[in-house]
Amino acid sequence: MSGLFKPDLSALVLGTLAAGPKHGYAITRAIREAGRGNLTLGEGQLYPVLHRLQELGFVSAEWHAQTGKPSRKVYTITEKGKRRLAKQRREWSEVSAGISSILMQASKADNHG
Amino acid sequence: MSGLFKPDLSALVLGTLAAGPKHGYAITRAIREAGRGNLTLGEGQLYPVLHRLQELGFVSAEWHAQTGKPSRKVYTITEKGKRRLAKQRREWSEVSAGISSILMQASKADNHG
DNA sequence: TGACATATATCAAGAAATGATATATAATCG
DNA sequence: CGATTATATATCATTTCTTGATATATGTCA
Repeated sequence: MSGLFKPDLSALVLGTLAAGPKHGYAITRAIREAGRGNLTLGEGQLYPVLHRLQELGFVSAEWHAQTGKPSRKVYTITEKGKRRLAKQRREWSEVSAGISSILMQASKADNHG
Repeated sequence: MSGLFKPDLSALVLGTLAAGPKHGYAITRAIREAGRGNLTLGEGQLYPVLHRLQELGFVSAEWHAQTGKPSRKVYTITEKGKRRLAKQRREWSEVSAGISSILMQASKADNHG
């Protein structure tokens, strides 16, 4: 994830998979499109995260063969993953509210002390 | 910054200083309070960021002596820092909208392909 | 022919986060 | 009286993460 604000990539992956199973490359595109240039990610970041999510049981994976093109590894969010996503959504609401309150506050008089 | 979602600490520091000059320890408290437990940060993170912001001319610093207590280094946001903050606010709006759209989307039917 | 899209994966190098440690004083608690 | 917490700045080792390149393999477009 490039840029100044870096959300946990695992949350974005789970959020993307909540809309339906996807392979890694499709996840990359989905995140880039939803971010409209503000959320970019490299493969060097995505695949390790995907493997860790699978290892922890938040997603399951299945190989889908294709003729003439490389095989796809299709990921599906698990029940455990959905619970984690729910938790991450709550956390996101709180964190983003906190960041907004700090970032969007108006300038006031001195108050150091 | 701990937790799953990690905003750029420099943006939070500049945002905090926009409300008035503060010393490092006060910045820490301000961010923790505004984050209501969701934004925590260690000193090992804050001071290097503060020094880099000063080096880059986004903040200026001045020592304030105290009797019986350690001296404070009071930071003030510069004009350059204000312009940077304005940019970071815009970026935050876009990034947070993108994250929200990914995270808060409802589950749909399969659409891998 | 070269570049780009599809598709997964690893790796080295650099950047950042975590948590501890150091230093120093005052107040609070048992 | 000893321990802990708050104030206050700063560094450091360890671990973790990001970046950008590399590897492999095919189809399409200019």
